[in-house]
Amino acid sequence: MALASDNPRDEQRDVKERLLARPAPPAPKIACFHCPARTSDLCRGVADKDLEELFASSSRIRLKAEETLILDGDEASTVYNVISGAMRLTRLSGDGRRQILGFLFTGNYIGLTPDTLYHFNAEAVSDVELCAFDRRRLETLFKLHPAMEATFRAMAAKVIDQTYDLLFTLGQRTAVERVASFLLYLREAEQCPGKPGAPLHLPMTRTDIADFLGLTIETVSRSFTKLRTDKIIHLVDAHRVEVLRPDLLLAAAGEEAP
Amino acid sequence: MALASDNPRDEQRDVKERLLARPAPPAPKIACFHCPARTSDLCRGVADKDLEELFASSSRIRLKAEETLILDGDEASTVYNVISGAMRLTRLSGDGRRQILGFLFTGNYIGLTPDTLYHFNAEAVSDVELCAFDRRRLETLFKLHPAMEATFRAMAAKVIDQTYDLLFTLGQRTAVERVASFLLYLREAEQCPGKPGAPLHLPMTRTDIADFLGLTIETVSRSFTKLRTDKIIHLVDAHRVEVLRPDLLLAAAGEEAP
DNA sequence: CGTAACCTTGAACGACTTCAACTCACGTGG
DNA sequence: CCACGTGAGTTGAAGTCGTTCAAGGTTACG
Repeated sequence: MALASDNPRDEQRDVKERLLARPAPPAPKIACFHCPARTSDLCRGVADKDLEELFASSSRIRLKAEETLILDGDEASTVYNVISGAMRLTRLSGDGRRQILGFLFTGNYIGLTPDTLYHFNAEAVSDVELCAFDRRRLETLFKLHPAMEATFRAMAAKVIDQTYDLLFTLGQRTAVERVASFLLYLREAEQCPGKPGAPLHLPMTRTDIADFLGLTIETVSRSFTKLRTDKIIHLVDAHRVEVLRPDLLLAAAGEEAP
Repeated sequence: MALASDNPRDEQRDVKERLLARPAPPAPKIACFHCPARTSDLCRGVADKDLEELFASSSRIRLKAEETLILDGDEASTVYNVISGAMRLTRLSGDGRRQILGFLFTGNYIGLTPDTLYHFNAEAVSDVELCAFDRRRLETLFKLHPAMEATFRAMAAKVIDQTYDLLFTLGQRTAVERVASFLLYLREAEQCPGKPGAPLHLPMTRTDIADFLGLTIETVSRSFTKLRTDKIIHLVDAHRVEVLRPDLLLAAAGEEAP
């Protein structure tokens, strides 16, 4: 990886500036109509007739895998909606430890915090396409569209609920339970729950999963193996998991009696 | 403890109904003026002249230690502000495991969730005095008082920040680090940071601390002992801790190099 | 004064980590 | 085209930290 600057913060900011400066790519008049995130989260509450307004206040940006979008302490002036790919929210300590606070997929949003600053980093797990909104304009939009406001509340509630779930997982569950919980979390968080038989896609590395669950990569790997030898999942490869027995997975997560 | 019903949920709800039904105790015309929570969190944004309005929409309630205020799944129709005492927010699993999501002290609020339901339990750690607001009325008040809205945002941001801190603690820190972090958390969360030399009051039991930090009570106790033998704290008794060396406590929490 | 609840301490155990070796997929360049 | 190097993932063996089990101590209250 070529380093243009010896200050990682500056370097990352350069990436961000460059991406934000780039005008929206040549897109259909109103891209929102065909946006994969049209029916989810941020935009769901907007009526078709208001899409133009929403589109006008947005701009598309792209990130390559591992690029940084937000640094802890940045001013929270922009709200992002994930159109495709996966992002991660992280918090770091001085001595290099990292906790992943959550993953974000198509339709999830980043940055609608009540604070004026972000208190986490946001990085791309895979190549990512985002829709960026000016926060003030978006909040004005909320006031104009009660349905959007309601949708936002539901989204925020879901985020809080997921965060509490993760707290419970980190505080109370064993390694295998954590990994099982993680797979259930992914099943819910990843967009298409349409295909029940389709294997689950894990865009993140074992290191990401470990830093999310408060484990080491070795323990994560061993837990996957345990679930595999128990015939609860099938590991197509390291990034594709087929859930063979959802009921047993639930039990393995400590959610129910087997 | 006398059981009026064999269903704990009903029993607890009875407590709640009774307390909510009780009219505000004989108080000065506008109790808010002398409320210990006047200058913190929910009410800080209200100008003196608007206090009457705020007071009119509120009612005082009291809880004894260990009484339940909110059950997971209850309708989120009321917002509470802690006037005195300590509360805890918890999440339970079917098999009896418990994670404490946070503690609440004077000036902290409970229940301003974006959802229509609560997704946690709220219980009194000590005897507690609360101020109850109808949520809809409070939200209307927010719209009328921009300063209140701003204050609410700051409060919500603090809660999220603390929750992320706890996530990091549970995922990344060792036992002693967790307990040290807990003491730092208490120092910040408990109202009066005015007296730097005064011992910290821990109203909760070791079991509460353990369920907050994802440890057992034995490990919590051993960690306190470790901090004591290292001359970082002085254990006046089980519920009073004097921080002798704030710098070393910070280092013990893994926040900085010693 | 006795009981019970809470806290502390000790010893043995077990779960997860650490350290290390090995496999596999992929990409690069000889 | 294959050798080589690299990075990610898996697996094994040893070690460590926190848990479990057990006992003793302290405090509060009837």
